[in-house]
Amino acid sequence: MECERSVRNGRDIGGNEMTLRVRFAPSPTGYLHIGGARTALFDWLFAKKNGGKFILRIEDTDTQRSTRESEESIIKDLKWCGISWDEGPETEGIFGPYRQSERVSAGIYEEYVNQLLKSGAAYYAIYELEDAEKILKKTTSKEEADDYREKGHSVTVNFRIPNGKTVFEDMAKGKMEFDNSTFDDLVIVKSNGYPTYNFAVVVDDHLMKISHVIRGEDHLTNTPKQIMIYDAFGWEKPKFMHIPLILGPDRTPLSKRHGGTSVDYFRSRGIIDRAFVNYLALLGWGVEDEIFDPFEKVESFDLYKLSSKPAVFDYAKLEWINGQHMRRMPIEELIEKFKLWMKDEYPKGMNWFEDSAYAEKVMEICRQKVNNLEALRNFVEPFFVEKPVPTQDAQKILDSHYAKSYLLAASDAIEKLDKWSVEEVEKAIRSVAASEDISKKKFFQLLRAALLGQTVTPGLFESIYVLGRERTLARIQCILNQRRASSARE
RNA sequence: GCCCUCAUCGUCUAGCGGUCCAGGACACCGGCCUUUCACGCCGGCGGCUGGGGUUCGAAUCCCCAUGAGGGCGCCA
Repeated sequence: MECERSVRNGRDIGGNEMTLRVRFAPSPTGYLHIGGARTALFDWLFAKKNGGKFILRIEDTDTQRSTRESEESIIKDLKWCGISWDEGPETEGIFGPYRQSERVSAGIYEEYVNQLLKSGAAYYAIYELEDAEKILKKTTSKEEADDYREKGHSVTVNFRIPNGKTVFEDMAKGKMEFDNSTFDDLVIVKSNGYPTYNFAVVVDDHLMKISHVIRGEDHLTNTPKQIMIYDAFGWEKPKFMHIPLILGPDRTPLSKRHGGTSVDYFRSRGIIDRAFVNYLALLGWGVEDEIFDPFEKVESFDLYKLSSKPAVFDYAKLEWINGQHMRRMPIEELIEKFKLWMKDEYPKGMNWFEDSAYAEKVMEICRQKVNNLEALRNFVEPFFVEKPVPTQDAQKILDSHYAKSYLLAASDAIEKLDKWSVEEVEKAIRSVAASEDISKKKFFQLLRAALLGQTVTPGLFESIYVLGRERTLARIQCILNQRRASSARE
């Protein structure tokens, strides 16, 4: 592929050294959406693979909807994904500022607007007083426009769509051809003086020396408009690539109806960052081994292999991938991720990890059976609390007439054990079950309820082993005492 | 309405004219393991949107239809 070759060479047509520059340009009007995160990921991977730079630019020219909180949350989510930028807010760089609102204040767009006005590529559109939708007059005279403005008319600067066709090569779709007559003149400066999206992207991408614009397919038909602006200036154009959108299970655009759509939603539900980007990368990308860390696969990453059809977001598969990561990653790393998550979602459990050796053992046996941090927390919790609060099912078992004698027997066997290992615990517990008049299943469930307050737990013998003799005995004793207390009251 | 894009199992995909009566993964179903729930292992179900061409030969190339997605803002 032509464009790929020139990228690999890292030279422009004239043979000069050039750096590949890719940008992600979110507008801070909400949370970082899965689709945005995926685009950012691909932008990042593409830049890094080709030894280029990844730039973050905040497109906040919508003064009504842009908020600083939104920008901050987008930045936070991007960082959580593991995506960092070479230039952008916070890091800055020589092409800054990287917030369009600041570029407006700096007067960056003005001279370019004037240039188009002067060349006749753009004109002032003056609207009727009664109907601000209806153009009263077009003019290129600044004085005239100002006059009307003073009289209360709203005035915009519009770009005149030239005759002919606009053609460009999309890196994914190939040759794209648009008949210019299908477009209306477009507003490039709003009546409040702010540039519009289609205009601001062009001057910023040009000024920031962006070489590749890789973005969602929703921008495909914006591209010819932008190209016309590039041409009006006589600027060199970046390469364009449009990647398919993400849909919900019913093939409509992924929305809140389908469940969470924000990066933060998945974070808070207990999806691990690496698993999340793993899934995002996988969506539309065919690979041999599906479990990987995209950041470690930069070299083998190939944007050209990306599927060209919109992909349905599959929550179930994300969960599976997450579970795989949880089981495969070093336990210390899982613990780190888990603690980070707990800090936000369950701060009262932060003291669980004081005994780190114990915590590690607990996590090791629990991670085998769950696919997200939330479920892990439920599994792990009874190991750390002083006295687990029994679930309804567990309470029913503890209240049964047979509980006391069998608990006593179990306690007795555990007390007598001289070697503390999973095998020994298992042997002892099994022999009690065999000698007593109770089914294994019932007996094991009773122990689960007594020790962990739940009927669904990690392996029983492992659990007992990890809890340790003291804790095990104490917990059984505690249940026994409770029973005594309640029967005494009756 | 007009313009653009896309089209393989339920979902994500492999396939780029013969090696495909279409391969993998998730989900689903069944079995094994088994103390619960899972994990894990084994097996099964399941697809080339339709119609025309091109060709000795088409999932693969071309046309049309259909369907899906996007766009047509002083939103980005």
